[in-house]
Amino acid sequence: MSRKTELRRKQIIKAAYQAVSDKGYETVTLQDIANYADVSKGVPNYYFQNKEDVLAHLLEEITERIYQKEKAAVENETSFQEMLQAYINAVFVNPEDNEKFYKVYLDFLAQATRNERYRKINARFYQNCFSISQLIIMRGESEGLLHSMNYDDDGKAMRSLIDGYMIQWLMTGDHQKHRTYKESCLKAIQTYLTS
Amino acid sequence: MSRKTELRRKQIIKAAYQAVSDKGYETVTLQDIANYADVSKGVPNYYFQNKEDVLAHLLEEITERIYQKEKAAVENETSFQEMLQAYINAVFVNPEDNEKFYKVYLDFLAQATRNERYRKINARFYQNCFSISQLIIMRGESEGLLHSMNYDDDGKAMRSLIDGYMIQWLMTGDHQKHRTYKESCLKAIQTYLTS
Amino acid sequence: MSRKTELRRKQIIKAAYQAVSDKGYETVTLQDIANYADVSKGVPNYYFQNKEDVLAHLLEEITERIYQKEKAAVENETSFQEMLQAYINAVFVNPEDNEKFYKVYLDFLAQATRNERYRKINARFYQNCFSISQLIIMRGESEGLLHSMNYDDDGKAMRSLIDGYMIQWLMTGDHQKHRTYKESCLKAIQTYLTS
Amino acid sequence: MSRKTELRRKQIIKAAYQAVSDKGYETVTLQDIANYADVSKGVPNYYFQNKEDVLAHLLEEITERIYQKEKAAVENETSFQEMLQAYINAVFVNPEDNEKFYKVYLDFLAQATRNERYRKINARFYQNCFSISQLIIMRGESEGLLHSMNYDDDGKAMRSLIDGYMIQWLMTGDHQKHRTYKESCLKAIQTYLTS
DNA sequence: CATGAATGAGCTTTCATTCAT
DNA sequence: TATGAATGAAAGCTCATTCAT
Repeated sequence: MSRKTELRRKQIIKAAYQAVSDKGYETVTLQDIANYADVSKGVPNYYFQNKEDVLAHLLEEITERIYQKEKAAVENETSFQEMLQAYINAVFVNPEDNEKFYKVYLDFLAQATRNERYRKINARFYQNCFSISQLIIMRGESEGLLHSMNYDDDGKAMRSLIDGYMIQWLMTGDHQKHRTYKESCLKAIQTYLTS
Repeated sequence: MSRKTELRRKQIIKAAYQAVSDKGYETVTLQDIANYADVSKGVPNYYFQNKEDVLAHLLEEITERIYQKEKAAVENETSFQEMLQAYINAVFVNPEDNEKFYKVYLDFLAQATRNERYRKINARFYQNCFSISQLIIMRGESEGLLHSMNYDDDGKAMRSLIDGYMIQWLMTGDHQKHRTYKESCLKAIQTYLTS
Repeated sequence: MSRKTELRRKQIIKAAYQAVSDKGYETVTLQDIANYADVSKGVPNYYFQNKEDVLAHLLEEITERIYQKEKAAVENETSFQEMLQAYINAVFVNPEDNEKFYKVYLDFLAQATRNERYRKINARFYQNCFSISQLIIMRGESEGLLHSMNYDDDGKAMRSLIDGYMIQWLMTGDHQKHRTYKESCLKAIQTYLTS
Repeated sequence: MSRKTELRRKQIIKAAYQAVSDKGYETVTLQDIANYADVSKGVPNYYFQNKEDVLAHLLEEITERIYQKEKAAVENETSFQEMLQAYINAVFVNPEDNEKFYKVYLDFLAQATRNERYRKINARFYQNCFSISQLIIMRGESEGLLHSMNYDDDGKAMRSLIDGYMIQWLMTGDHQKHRTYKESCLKAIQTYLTS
């Protein structure tokens, strides 16, 4: 794939991200995506097989990017508490970005129940998230602050608390409450881990 | 509304439940719903204002029914442990029903980010779920097994763990794993509450 | 046809008149007509063959009634001037009634271009109108005020001036202008006849 | 708008003209229009906002074209009699064209009673027609053949006679009678003007 | 007689996709 | 490469008509 092609695809995926966030997975049209990307109607179909292909690449892109960011944030810290805080900071980054991401991510989760391709992409994302959790938990253990029975279970629990709190926050539709849900989520994870 | 009308509406909503579960919120057509209900194309439109109206009633119906079942299950028990177990039993009732419900529920959550009506229905559902959690927690407190700092926070955490585990299970696409996720979820809640 | 049937049909036609005036010939539904008549949806179909049959009877009814009224008004007078004035008074009776009638009548004229049945009903109406014109003109001749070359031509001209002015007035959408158009129409007819 | 787009729109409007004339304003479908234009179903919606938009452009187009033709015909003549005759020739051009135009025009008049947009287009058409009448009348005055009290009133009367005779002719459904109605109309206008 | 539930044809409109330019 | 005109499938919705009650 040429450099130019690469760029075009990125441009379209970025536009698709904004478009899906604004209009919703099923409601968004290729025309919308083209408009957001400031290209003509035919371009998305030229650089991707079809609409679903654009959206699958979007899901891959955003889950991978989120993972890289969170991983980097956590790896930058040394103590358990700092790592956990850094993780939560990276997850609950700010109301605007979180709303954008979780609107789209929820759309994809809903689709994934009936779409193998999306389910696979999400499975990889889950694995990546679990690996971050494990990093934090292992550090907590080495500091003697906690004792995990099962990294996998704890990863699932942490993922549940993060997704669950984020969805509940999203449903309030209130950006002001972002800080509160973030703090509650952190506290819940701490409570769970250091029991 | 006459008794017969009532029945017809129930029938259509039931058909819509199966149809949405099979095809997805946006993909399902009124024709699908009519087919599943074994009635003609015009009937859903006769008994409801439009497609969205059918689906909003579906969301109301399923969230209310789930709540009533879970509440009844919990109220039937006396000890904290039994109540919690009964709750989890009612939530993780069996792979088939859980898949059906959560496929549809996830669809609605995804829609709710852009639809006030759905968001309101979901807010009521959340409140109802929180009230069940509170019932269980208060019993745990009276038994001296735990000490809640904040019923609201604990309700959110329990909801997060339940939704989170259920979504993760759904994403495996594996009915066999239902039992494992159920047990993990129960353990996570216990860990969280009795810390 | 029984007395009751007769009444029901009148009731439906009256409702249809109002309904068509409000909604338009093609836009009006049998449900509308039933609503206006305060009967159930099935009634119009019970008393008439189908929708077109209702509307054809409506056209017959309103053209016949208008003719009878105008004829009576003219026959009540003795001089040419009084007869003409009475005719115009009966035609331009008031803004509300004229709007109602001409909205519906225009709808039927438009339909009549493609509907033999309506065209026939309108042909009878024209004949009736011409007979009124003839009555007036003959009186004018016997008073020595005018000299018709051809009753038929003059009838057509009078009909043209009445329909034309009425349509132009209707297009203004202004009830205030009713009086002006009425006077202009009268003057135009006088000018035409007494040339 | 590109030249090609312009042409396509003209093509669709022309097809719509024939289609409406054949089937009627409300009865005609976008499919009909597409068929008459020998394009696919989606094309009319591609070039116009919706069905009403197509039809409004049609009304604008045909009223403007008729006006331009009539104006040109009148301006080509020098004497009052010639101008009037040219006008009537341009109005009563031939049975086929007149039937086509007046079928459609009557449809629009009927719609206009409930549609502001159409009413405005027709109001402009009326103004244009009045301006032609004025041209003729002023010439008649300068030749000393007649004396108008009020250009506006005379314009309305001429319009009434033209529309009225045309409608009456249309209702006969008889192309043979076209010549007779044309002559009668001309005579009626002459009688009216030179009284 | 009267009701209104039910049917299904038929409409407008949207939009992914194709393809000539 | 890029465009956007064109296609036509498929959707939601309306409503005349039928008919069991």
